[in-house]
Amino acid sequence: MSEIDNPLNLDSFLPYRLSVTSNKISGIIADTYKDKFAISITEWRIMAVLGSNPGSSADEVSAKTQIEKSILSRAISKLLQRNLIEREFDEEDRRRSILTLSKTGIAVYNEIVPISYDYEKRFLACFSDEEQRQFRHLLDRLDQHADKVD
Amino acid sequence: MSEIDNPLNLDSFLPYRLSVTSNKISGIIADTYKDKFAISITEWRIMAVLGSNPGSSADEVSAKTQIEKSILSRAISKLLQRNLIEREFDEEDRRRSILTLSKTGIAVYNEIVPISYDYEKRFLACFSDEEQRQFRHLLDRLDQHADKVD
DNA sequence: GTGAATTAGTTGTTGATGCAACCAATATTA
DNA sequence: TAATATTGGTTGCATCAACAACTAATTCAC
Repeated sequence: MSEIDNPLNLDSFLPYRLSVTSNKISGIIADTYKDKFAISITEWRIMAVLGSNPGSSADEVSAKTQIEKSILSRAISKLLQRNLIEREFDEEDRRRSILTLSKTGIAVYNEIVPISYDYEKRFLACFSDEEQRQFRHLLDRLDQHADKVD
Repeated sequence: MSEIDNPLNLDSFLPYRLSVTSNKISGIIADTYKDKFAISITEWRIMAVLGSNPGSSADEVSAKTQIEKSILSRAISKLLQRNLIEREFDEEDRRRSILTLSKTGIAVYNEIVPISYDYEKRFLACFSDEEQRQFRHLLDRLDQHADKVD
């Protein structure tokens, strides 16, 4: 007959748990970015990369953030329209864009950074310092290892 | 002048790292479900819940999986069309649906479960048993705590 | 019991996502 | 140097997710 062989327990299935927790946390932060700055997580990630790596090309941002290039292209258009970033093109290689935060972008960046760190701190408040280290360490290992699976 | 005050390091920003790793893992699994069974992660999660909780209503599935009810409604339609699940309505309360895996659904379920567990095992292969326990424990704590933030 | 409120589920709409096709600039090869 | 391949970026299109408005069944308040 058609019987279930071996049930799957979603509640303890790690990929699922990771996804639910990650989405919960990202969702809370995304709501704040959206409410206060009318900016999406994707847009913020681009700005965050440009904050520490001014002059990056779209491709470099894509490599750093894992944002797919078409999504990136559209997000960059939006950020340009809103004057949060500026774009030039490399004289040596005129395909390559050179992206930087604009003056307004830097101002917004300076507002968002402390809010982000504050969220991180609040989320991690459930851990001791040692547990935080452990969690980060394990997550790093998992992340690196995941690239080798399948 | 417009200077960056305090840069944000995305690479060590936990919500970001969690999201990247989680998406990486979910993406790999999603590709397999899609290629082999033409089923999305959302659809699979519904089937997974019905596997261990036959007779659940859409609302109960939504509560268990965090899937928003409109998305759930459309996913259920698809699963019905493909004869992977069956639906009746409660005689006592005719709004309430009663969802179960169909015979075909059970067969597919029985195929997917071992594949899922195998993926979980492969992802977790970078951890010792003790580290696995730790990671699960910390993730559980973080998840519960996240509900209290903001 | 009638009307308001709640609950279960569906549908409309809008915006985000992801793949593939595409264009233009540069690099490679013959 | 002409033909081809590669690279950086954009656009088209099909799909998916999220929110709000809606319908129908049930419950609550009076």
